[in-house]
Amino acid sequence: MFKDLNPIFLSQLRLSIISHLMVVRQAEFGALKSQTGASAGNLSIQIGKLQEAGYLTIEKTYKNNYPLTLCTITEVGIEAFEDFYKDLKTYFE
Amino acid sequence: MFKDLNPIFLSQLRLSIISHLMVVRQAEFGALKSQTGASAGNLSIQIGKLQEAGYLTIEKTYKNNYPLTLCTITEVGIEAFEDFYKDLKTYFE
DNA sequence: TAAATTTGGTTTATAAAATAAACCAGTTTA
DNA sequence: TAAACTGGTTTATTTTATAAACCAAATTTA
Repeated sequence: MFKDLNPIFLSQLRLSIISHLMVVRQAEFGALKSQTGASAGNLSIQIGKLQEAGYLTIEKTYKNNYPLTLCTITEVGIEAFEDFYKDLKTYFE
Repeated sequence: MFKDLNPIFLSQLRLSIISHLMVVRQAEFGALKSQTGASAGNLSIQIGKLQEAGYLTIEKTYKNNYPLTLCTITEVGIEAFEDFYKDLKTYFE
């Protein structure tokens, strides 16, 4: 009947992050922060979980002498997101 | 950009319950239990939350001498579910 | 040039939610 | 009448989300 949903995506913030990365592929921490409206702390935690799941990579570098965190969606992440969408459809016919 | 999602529906079990009730309108506790595969305890908690939110009513009666709990979706519940679907679409374009 | 402020985050602490396990009242079966 | 089953609820534990505090380094202000 209903497909099991990937619990990683049953979070508005994580869903927003991946949904945005589906479009832009890579984003800076600050860009994700303003795009999603999340607090820095919450965003830090949630990108960590997405990285653990293998759905994005986190690259730490510098820009204009300041630390810069870059998030890039992975192929695994793209597939997981698309699967989630398919599964979700079963709840709305 | 992304619409805020109703957190009530960011739960597979609650989503399953309401999605099923969208079709059948009313269901017995046991039917919901087998439909969703949930444990009785979890189901009891989650229908309670859906009732608090005004999305379903819980009616306690008897059938063949045994207690029977009936859940019926409300108009508010139907609208909330439809709104959730609309909002969700913004995450998948 | 030293104190204050800002940047770009991380870590810790608290509150809320999900889940499992224990429990309970009543009914039926052996 | 004791054991087992029905139809759940309640309690306890774990997980998750969120907010608040914190931190190092860079920059600005006085």
